[in-house]
Amino acid sequence: MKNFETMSYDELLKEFKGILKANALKFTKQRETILSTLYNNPKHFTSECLYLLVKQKHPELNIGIATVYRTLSLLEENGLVSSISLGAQGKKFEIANKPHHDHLICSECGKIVEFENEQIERLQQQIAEENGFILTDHLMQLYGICSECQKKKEDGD
Amino acid sequence: MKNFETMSYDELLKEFKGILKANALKFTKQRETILSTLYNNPKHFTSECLYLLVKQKHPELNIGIATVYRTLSLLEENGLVSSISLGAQGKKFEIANKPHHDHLICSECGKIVEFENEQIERLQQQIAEENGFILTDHLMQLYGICSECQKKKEDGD
DNA sequence: ACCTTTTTGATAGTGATATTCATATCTTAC
DNA sequence: GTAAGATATGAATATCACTATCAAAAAGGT
Ligand SMILES: [Mn+2]
Ligand SMILES: [Mn+2]
Ligand SMILES: [Zn+2]
Ligand SMILES: [Zn+2]
Repeated sequence: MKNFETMSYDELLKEFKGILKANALKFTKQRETILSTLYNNPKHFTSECLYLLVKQKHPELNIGIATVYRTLSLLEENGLVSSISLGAQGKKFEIANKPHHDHLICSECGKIVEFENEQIERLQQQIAEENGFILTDHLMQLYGICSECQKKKEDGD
Repeated sequence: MKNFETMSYDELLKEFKGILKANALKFTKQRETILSTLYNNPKHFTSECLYLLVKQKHPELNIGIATVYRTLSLLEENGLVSSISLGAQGKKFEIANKPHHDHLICSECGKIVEFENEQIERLQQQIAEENGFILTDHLMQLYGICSECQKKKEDGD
C-alpha cells in the first residue's frame, strides 16, 4: 500500500487519476469534488455530512447521496481515505494524507483528538505475533471527557 | 461500575435481580434464560445467534428476537455483558464476568482471540491525560490472519 | 463527433435494530 | 392465593444507514 503522507492536493489528485485509469474508471466532477472537499476540510466526515457540504458548495452538480457512498468506498479501497467506526454515532471518513494515528473521542461533545504512539503500535505487533497472527490492521479508540466538557459539568453542578 | 470478574452464576443472578429491583423492572424467564445462556456458553454471540440458541434450547419460551435485543441492551447498560463492534460482521456480545481484555480477530475466518496488556492500558491512560481527557473507556481490536488461515492460503497457492 | 463504457441521481430494496400495541406475565398488597 | 396495577412480551411494523437497480447522462478513446 502506498503512503500518502503529507501529499499536496495536486499529488493526491494525480494519484487518484492513476488509480482510476488503472481500473478503467472515469474521472468525474463528482469524484473530484468529493476528494477536494475532503482535502480542504481535513476533519472527520459522516457520509451524510459530506453529502450536505458538497451539495451546498456545488449545487450545480446536484450530487446524489449514492454517489457520495460510492466514492467514499472507492477512495477507501484505494487508501486515499480512511474511516473510523464510532458504533452508535456512525462511521466517519478522513483523507489519508497524514501519518497513521488513532483517535481520542469525547463522549459528551464528540470532539476528536488524533494521536500516535509508537510504543503501542510495537506492542500490538508483538501481541499478534505471540498468537500466531499476521497483523494487518488495528482499531484503537479512547473514549473520555474532554477538558471543556469537564468544566461544563463542574459549572452545571 | 461494579466489577463482575470471576463471579459465579448465582452471584451474577443475584446481581441481576438487584439491578432489576432497583429499576422497578421484572424478573422474567426470558431475561434469566438469556443471562444463563450467555454464562454457560462463554463465547462471543451475535444477537441473532443467541436468539437461535435460546429458541432451540427453550422452545417453550417461544422467545422473540425483540426480547433478545431488549435484554442484551439492558444487560449491557448495567455492565453484565459487553459488546464488540466488528464493522461489517456485526456486533458481538459476551458475558462480563472475566477481567478486561481486548480482541485479536482473524479477518479470514472470524476467529477471536482475547488478550490483555497492562502496558498498553497504562499508555492509553497517559495519552488521555496528556490531552486533558478523563479516560472512561477504550476500544482496541487487532485484525490479522490467524495461523490456520495462513496455512490454508499457502496450500491454496 | 461518434461510439462504447462507465457513472450518475432517483428510487426501491436490504438487513439489523427499534418501536408499537394488544396480550401475557410479574409483583405487591391484601 | 388472589386481585390490581404494573411492566414485559411476541408479532408486526417502522426506522436507519447503506446498497442495488436502472434509464439517462457524461466520459474518453478513436
Ligand atoms: Mn483522524
Ligand atoms: Mn471477549
Ligand atoms: Zn467534550
Ligand atoms: Zn482465521
